[in-house]
Amino acid sequence: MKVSELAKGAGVTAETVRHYVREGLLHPERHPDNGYQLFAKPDLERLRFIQRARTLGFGVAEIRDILDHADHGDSPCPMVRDLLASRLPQIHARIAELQALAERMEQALETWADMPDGTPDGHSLCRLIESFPEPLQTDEKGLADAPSTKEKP
Amino acid sequence: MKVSELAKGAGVTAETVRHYVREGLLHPERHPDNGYQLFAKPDLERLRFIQRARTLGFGVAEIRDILDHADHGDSPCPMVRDLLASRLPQIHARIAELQALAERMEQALETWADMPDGTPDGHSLCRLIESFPEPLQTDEKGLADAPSTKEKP
DNA sequence: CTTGACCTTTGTGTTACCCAAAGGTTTTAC
DNA sequence: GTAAAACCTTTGGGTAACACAAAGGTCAAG
Repeated sequence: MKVSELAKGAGVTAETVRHYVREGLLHPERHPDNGYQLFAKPDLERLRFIQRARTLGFGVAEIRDILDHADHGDSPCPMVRDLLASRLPQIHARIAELQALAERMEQALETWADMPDGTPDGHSLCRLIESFPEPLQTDEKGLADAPSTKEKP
Repeated sequence: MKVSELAKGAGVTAETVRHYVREGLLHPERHPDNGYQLFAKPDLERLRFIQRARTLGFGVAEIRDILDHADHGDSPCPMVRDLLASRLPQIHARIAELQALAERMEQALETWADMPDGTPDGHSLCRLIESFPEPLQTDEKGLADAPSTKEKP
């Protein structure tokens, strides 16, 4: 199989496959004549394994570790249990953050429903935003969210 | 005020202030002798404004637009309403994704509670993960989550 | 034999910062 | 008075998981 054939087999893009190769999750052979990457059936299973691990929240580097252990005959299962168990509370924390964000946004829209816009006057930049409480001095790392306006053209 | 003084005043790091300057959210003067950045009282208000906007989920580029409008005497409030309203459903979608992820993780841990680890044997890499359903062929963009193991030393 | 489809590598962009290096400046201490 | 501490500057690299464009080689079909 060539790159895009493998990709189609698992429902991912060819770019994703190349990315995994670059990151050392897949180790294709090379066609001696043209340098094309050649994948075998086990690679398709492997890619599907990667997809399952991704949906469980594992990062690419972690999956590489898991695969490396398996390739050396070591059971990666204990690692897998630990990683999952330690990441779960972080996911819950992230959900709580986002819910708090959503509540702030909803409350803002509600509060603003009957507020006039107002023009910047040197004291006020945007009364809507300024009507909001200042963030408390916490040392938490802020929400690393992506305001993505990118769509599929 | 110098950079770190302004930063302390708003409870952020000096690096963050420099970042906002680079991105055009703050426009400090320069001390003619040594080239240091000089901020005035309005800049502190401005920085606090930025913080409020960040806790409402606005991105840095968006806040720059908001501030630019205000600096030109245009009320950014309509833009602010629109941005918030259009982003809110995305946040809810993200929360739903993460909740689904958390459920998969919890179900995995539960299912695995009484499964043996097993050694990789050429058919199986990690029975735990393989015991999971394959991700359906959706064209959704995957969870862009960060498996961050970075702590504060 | 030419087009078009697919392959290669390399480099850039995304988000909001953090951190290190190298070097100038100001403040503090002795 | 001066040396060290503390702070300033710019530049460049790192973070996660790909997407995308460019430049050029390869291959199957008409």
